[in-house]
Amino acid sequence: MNVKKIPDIIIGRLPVYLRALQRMADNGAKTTSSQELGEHVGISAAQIRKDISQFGEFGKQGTGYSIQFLIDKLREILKVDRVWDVVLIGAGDLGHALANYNGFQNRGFRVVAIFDNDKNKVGQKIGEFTVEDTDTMLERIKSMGVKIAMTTVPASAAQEVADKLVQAGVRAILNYAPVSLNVPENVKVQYTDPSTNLQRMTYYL
Amino acid sequence: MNVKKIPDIIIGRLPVYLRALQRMADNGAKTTSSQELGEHVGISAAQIRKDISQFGEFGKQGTGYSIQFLIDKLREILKVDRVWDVVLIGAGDLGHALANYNGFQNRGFRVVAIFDNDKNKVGQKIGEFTVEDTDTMLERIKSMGVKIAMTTVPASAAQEVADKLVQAGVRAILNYAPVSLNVPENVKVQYTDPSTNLQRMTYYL
DNA sequence: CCAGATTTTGTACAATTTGACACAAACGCA
DNA sequence: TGCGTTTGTGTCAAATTGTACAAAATCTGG
Repeated sequence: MNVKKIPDIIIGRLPVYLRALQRMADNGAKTTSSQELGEHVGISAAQIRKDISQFGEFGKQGTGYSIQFLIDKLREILKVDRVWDVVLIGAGDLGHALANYNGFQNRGFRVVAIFDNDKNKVGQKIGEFTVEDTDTMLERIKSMGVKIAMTTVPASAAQEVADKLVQAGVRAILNYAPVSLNVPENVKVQYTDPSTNLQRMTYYL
Repeated sequence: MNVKKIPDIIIGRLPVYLRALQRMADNGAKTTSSQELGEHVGISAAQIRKDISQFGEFGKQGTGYSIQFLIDKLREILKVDRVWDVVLIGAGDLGHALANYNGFQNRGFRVVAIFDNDKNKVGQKIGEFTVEDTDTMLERIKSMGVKIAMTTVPASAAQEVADKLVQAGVRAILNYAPVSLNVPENVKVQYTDPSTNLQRMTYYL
């Protein structure tokens, strides 16, 4: 047993580190320290060192971390050292925004299909994609072997869509609808609905 | 001292409870239990009881919680028993999606203005809004007294925009750009970038 | 209408998880 | 070589979650 169980909370911070490191690399930096990285992401240096050290000794005393090396390691750990196919359900405004989003490039993701149940939208072009019918979704996802989905459907349809996605073999759902989804334990869901996020802040105003 | 310091992590769960409760209310339910609510949101019943009891004794043994009463209380606690004005910076696809989003209604928020620095977009209509120039943003926000902003600008512009928002008196920022923002301690930021959210899940695939 | 069974809350206490602190060891540099 | 920097980690403190149960309310069956 070489690998101990890594807490979710640490995994959740890694993408933040990765994002900051990639930004540093874009700016031409070669090395950084836990101190500097911490200032960028608003997390204590000690915490960052401990998080990273869960996976190996990637730094060097006196010098810090090689940015490129750490990026490579984090991408490997998070399994984004490859490109994941992602399907998008819901061709509304938000669906359009995600379809055209260029931030997936170089971050390990690629949208491969868009579905909607509105017959008026089916067949429409969004960028290079043609909106497909949700009736054919299950088969299409299965045959493509896609494991990741993003849902931008109305709250009322979200659970039904999620059920279908799970049935099709999807294992990770990024849910933009304002509802909690009921899924099996081996399926991960991330929620990201604007109202909920705003409500997390108003308490402090 | 009647009110003890409530941990952030509890505050973060309240909007989730609220969302589920509002959904139950829409479906005509009158009461619920910590058990039932927990099943809906995927959190243990004990945890929910403990969270809620931080603010008072809102339930009744043997019966559970009155849904409407709990909604009212949570809205009050989260300060969404009113309507907050929100400004939107960035009139791209995502900006359009948020401007047209109807999930803010009944959740305590209302978009009141949209800004962009692209002179081609300034003056454009988005729904009932006219895109305004970021040059006039600082004054406009100040005069309207807006405290909440959503940013859908490119990563490269996000920090600069955030600085201006802080200067204009904004105290809460929902940031869709894939960068960590550096803001004073009294300003809250919530991050919500698709790639980062997806990367939080790939580890488990 | 009532007594016992059932439900469900709120909380005391225990266990676990998470974060802060401190420092020896390693490295670079002058 | 000696000094300043920075990592990785052991130890401790704090925060968070889980468990269990008394008390309160409702329900049920006669």
